[in-house]
Amino acid sequence: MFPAMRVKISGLDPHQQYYIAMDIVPVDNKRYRYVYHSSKWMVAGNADSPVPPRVYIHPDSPASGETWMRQVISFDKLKLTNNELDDQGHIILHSMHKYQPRVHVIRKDCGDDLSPVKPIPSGEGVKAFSFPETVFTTVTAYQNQQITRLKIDRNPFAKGFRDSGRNRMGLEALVESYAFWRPSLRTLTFEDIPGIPKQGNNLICKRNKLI
Amino acid sequence: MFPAMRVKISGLDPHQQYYIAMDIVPVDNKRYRYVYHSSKWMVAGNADSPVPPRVYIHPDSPASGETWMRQVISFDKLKLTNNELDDQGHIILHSMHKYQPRVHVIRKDCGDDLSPVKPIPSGEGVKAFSFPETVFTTVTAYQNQQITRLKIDRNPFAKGFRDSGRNRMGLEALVESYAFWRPSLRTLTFEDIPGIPKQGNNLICKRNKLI
DNA sequence: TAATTGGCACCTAGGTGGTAACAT
DNA sequence: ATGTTACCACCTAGGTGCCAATTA
Repeated sequence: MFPAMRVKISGLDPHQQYYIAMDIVPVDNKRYRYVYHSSKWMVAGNADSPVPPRVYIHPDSPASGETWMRQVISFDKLKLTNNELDDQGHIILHSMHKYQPRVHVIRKDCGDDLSPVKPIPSGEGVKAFSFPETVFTTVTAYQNQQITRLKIDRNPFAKGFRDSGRNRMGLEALVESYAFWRPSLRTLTFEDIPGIPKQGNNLICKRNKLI
Repeated sequence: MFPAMRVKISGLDPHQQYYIAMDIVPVDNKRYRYVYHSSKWMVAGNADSPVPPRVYIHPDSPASGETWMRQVISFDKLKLTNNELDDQGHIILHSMHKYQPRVHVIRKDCGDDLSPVKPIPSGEGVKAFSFPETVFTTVTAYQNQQITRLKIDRNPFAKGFRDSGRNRMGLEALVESYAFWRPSLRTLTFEDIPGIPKQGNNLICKRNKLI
């Protein structure tokens, strides 16, 4: 998933151990199609049947609150797939659906049975955070030239496809309109429910069998 | 350092947390030179003045005894240098000296002030293990064509220098004579002092400013 | 003379979008 | 007609020995 989700956390007990994890849940019960002439995603029927739920446990887990709060927490190793039989531990999603990533902060004593293939426990000592501006639509091929340009211009691994110099015009405005691309980080505060919903921006993810 | 040190550990308390670390200590107070016609390392004076001691803390630290015992513990990220002013946290050694790597198993409560630039604490809850067959001589350029061949034939990153096919004769015997290259792992048992000294084999390490 | 350094070509390992072929 | 896949060239990032130049 590019760009990767990145967060900062405050309000943890420095000496308490925590797991941090991410899962990705459907935004609604719909399947979408992209209408080129209006540049919009439109409902195209009901969602496909549910897929096995998966959890990405941040590889630094478990770690102390002090450790988590000292660094920017990046989920750049999280992988997506549309293969329901995946055995690589990747998060399984349907293509052409809308999804919401969620960050989970789990006190160690509540997360010792945490597993990539089991739902995240709930209750005291477990908090979930959703940032509405990170909602995205899954695809296997980009539907929109602006998204392709953003991907190419922002991802170091796509440098080989960059337009050298010309055609740069309009990029800044484009970045502005997709909130997730802004360099700012969201900050989670463990004791509060964060994030007054802002205007949702769709972020499109794709990769091969990975969506 | 190639080949990397790899160990298995048994006898830990599965539910206890441990740090695992490595340091590298001088074998003697001598400096060496390689005598080509006799294919031997000879004493060439007294050792250079001591360098700042450094510790490599295994990146999986701290972890439970269960975790440590389940896996082969590899030190393949450990780096050496001959630069006494190094600021990358590498282990500092003199070239043309003999060294002994040591593996340290440190109960978490005894290692919370562990640092790459501080000596390893000693006492109850800390055990050190040395394997005499891993003694090596530091160089900045190989002194011996057999060593060069071993390095090239065994290291995936040196594939570009391999002799395709011919000249393979004699490699197996060469591997045999350098104990450290054998695929076997040494097993540490936490409660025992391991390793009846075997015939020492010199393993030669080099890399640029890294020795 | 012997030891060391820095730049190089050559690898491993893996993350990109493009594109043609394939599937639905 | 649309969505998906497999393979490709092109990158990033970093670990090798080689070799010519430099240093002591």
